[in-house]
Amino acid sequence: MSSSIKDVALHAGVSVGTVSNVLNHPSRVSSKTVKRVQKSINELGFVRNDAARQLRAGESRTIALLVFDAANPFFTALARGAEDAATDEGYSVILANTSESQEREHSYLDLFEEQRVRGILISPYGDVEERLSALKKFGIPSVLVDRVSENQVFSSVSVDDHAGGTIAANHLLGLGRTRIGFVGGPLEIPQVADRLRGAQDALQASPGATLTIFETSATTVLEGRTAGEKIREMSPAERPNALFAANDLVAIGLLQALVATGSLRVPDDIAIIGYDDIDFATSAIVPLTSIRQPSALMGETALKLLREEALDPSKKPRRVVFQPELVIRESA
Amino acid sequence: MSSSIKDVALHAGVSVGTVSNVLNHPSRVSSKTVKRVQKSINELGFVRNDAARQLRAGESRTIALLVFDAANPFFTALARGAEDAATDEGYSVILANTSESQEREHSYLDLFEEQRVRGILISPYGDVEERLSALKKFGIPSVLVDRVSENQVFSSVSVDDHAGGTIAANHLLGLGRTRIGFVGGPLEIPQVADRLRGAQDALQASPGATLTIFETSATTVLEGRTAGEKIREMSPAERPNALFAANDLVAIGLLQALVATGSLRVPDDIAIIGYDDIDFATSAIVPLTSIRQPSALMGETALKLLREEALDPSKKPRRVVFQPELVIRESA
DNA sequence: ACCTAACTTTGAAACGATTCAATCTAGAAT
DNA sequence: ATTCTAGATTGAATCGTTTCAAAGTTAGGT
Repeated sequence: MSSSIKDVALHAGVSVGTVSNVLNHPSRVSSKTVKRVQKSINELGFVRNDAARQLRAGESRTIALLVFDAANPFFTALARGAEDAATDEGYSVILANTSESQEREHSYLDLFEEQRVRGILISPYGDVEERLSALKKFGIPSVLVDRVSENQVFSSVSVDDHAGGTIAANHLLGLGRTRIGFVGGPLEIPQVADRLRGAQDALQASPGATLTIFETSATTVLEGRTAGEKIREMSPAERPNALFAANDLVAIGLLQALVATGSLRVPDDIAIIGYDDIDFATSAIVPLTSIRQPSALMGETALKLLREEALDPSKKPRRVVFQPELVIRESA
Repeated sequence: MSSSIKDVALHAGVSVGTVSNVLNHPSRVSSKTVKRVQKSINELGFVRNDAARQLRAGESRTIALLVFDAANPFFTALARGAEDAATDEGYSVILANTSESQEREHSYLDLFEEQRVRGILISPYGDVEERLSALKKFGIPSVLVDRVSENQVFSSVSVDDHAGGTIAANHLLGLGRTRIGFVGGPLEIPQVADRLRGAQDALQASPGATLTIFETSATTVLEGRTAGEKIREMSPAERPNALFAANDLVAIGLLQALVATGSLRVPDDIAIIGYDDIDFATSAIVPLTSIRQPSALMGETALKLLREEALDPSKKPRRVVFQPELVIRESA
């Protein structure tokens, strides 16, 4: 059904070694022979069998990207960054989605191990550091994405959420707002906690300003709206005149509760700043000011770190932390 | 670094054939031996080399899913359906995102060909039917997703958009609305055109009702909002009292223009129905009534069709068309 | 004790590529 | 004409599995 290198060799009247050289080291072969072999390859419709190549070569050219929520725009952007970088390096990226299932996370890691992928980019869902350590010993390096390694065993790419919180708070303070509310939660989520702490630290420097926390049970549109309804009912004197949402989804919920009813104007009565700068932020009722994470760049960087480790397994893990960026639109 | 079946055989004191049988046909091996071999496998941390297995077995157990926009919730849901079905069948699904690049679409197809994947699920972006035909001849079947095969060469899974349009229009008519507007475009997109035609056909049966088309240049939130602003300015007598949006994003834009300003009430003054039932529909300002496409089921079905073709390459291509479903919330 | 049938186990061959030492050019230098 | 050299070509060995015919083992029936 599919022809092998042997068939090509026969057809072109050369040895299999020569065909292989045409494929992998064309410079070693005379240009006359290269042409002849190429012709045979085309005529026979030969396609290199990756399994055989990998078996002999001992290493694959594919990198796996494992995320727990492929629907999250942040991850798709990140994936794209990684893919672009991989293409440049001659690697291919395959994506797998664990759909927030620990079981599936493990079974994909099994698959990748059997496939001897060149490396793994993972935004972990369950507790996998141990498993990843085993993989590393086995010769498959991984890089953590959007999460730092607890024991510094793995390289990681993340964003400085503390700085992001500070930037957001400072922007609101810069607009002259002094009664600031933080909306988001649960506060156990590292990302949320860091953003809050960053904001608190910024407030320290502004004596007159206060920060109130409105904790939610999740960072969703719905929770944001619920919080917003509560805020709407507060007396004008007590009510914050600026809100910092833990992410854009929450911010959109806030907008719905505050603006949709026409009771308050954003940003005039109350300024709102989000986090993540998802695509939808631009087209919110009031275009959302937000803190952008360099998702594509993160993917690109993660891939580079992975390549470093793949080339030199003894390399010390590196931790790259990106700085978030303020994107000003209309809501604040 | 990684141990082979040979090492396991040596360690367990059996032949390589026996180890292989333990792995693939445990029933052929005495339970005593199975246990002993299993123990050696664990102690040595043996992991089957998929490349070698595939080389010898001649077939892989992975299926590729190629989409042009992994960020689209519709595709991620579909992917999940396919993954679930694949897991049941003992296959693994790997996802690749072409990011709306024809070049990348081709290079992924090349990769999958080299990897000899068992089959390909593809929602085509460029013109790939020819390439897919070649792959089929080569032994790799594909199934088209959300698009039907022009020349009936491939199996496909899609949704009856015409029926969806009819359902939407009938629902609005059932609410007693007679001045209906269709918002979406461009009308060249097959999906949009079919939905509109479905609505028109439904209107035929209701003599008193009229349908006005508000064509947009894309099915985005922004375009929806622009259209909504125009509609808002119309005189009450002329203005539609119900809108059918080509998809949920457009519907959300309409909501923003009509509700956010407080000028009109939805659904009291004007009913709105969307299409796709994306996750965000539930948490729109006014929870959106929509037409649901069975995305997960589509993925599942596509996988089943693919398996059929993989087992019997001479099988006639099948075309499965799903019926969409009305999801009633508050907007209509 | 012997034969048979059923069950276990063995080990060499095969899958298709890459590698590399060995052999073979062809042309330059002597 | 002979030697040398760099480049081109060869082909056997190898990667780690699976397969399958052949050989080995066991237990039951006579």
